[in-house]
Amino acid sequence: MTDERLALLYPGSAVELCALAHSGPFQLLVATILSAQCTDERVNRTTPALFARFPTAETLASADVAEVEALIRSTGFFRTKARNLVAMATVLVERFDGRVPEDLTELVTLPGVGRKTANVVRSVAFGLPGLPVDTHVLRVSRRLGLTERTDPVGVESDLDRLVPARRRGVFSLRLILHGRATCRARRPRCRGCAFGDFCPSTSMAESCNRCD
DNA sequence: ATCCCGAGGG
DNA sequence: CCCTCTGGAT
Repeated sequence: MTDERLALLYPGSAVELCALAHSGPFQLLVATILSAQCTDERVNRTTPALFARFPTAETLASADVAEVEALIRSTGFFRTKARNLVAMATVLVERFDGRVPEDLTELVTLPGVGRKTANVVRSVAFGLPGLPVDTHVLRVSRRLGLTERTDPVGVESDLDRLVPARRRGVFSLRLILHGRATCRARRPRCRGCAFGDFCPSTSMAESCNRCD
């Protein structure tokens, strides 16, 4: 089973695998919005100053968008992200009593929050069933032959069938770690991959001069 | 399908 | 120069 082998390769719980898992639902939500098209390392370098200035939904809701822009500029897409962050915090205050909702359909009503971000919050912050499908999860699960589909929602439903509800969050985090370290988008390191005997894409990689 | 957008690697 | 990085909204 792919699940168990991944657990051996990348041991640890969600708290250990996600740097901001301990910081509460609101800060995790903010960090996840910032993480779009941005390395998590840069997000982790950005959030301390942001949370020192705006630690709660209430403070962020009344923030000056230009000040938020300045604080998050290095994460890219900073105008969109800053506008979404303030709007998101405003909706939290006005419609959710300043708290992050647990329900998926409620989460995706928040500005800047799509299905992937909503599943991150659900699984990491609340320990609820949720399997975030990002670019890594999509690519790696397809290469491993866990799904044939190309749309994130379809991939999510296929993976839901393969992984028990309680393990879906960490399963996603482990696929991401594997996608970053080994099953990279451009030059996958198939030679050193622990799934070499199992992965249907490895045979193609053998004759591929782009693979390490 | 396209736009948003900075930073770092090759 | 090129590409990629835990997406979401239009």
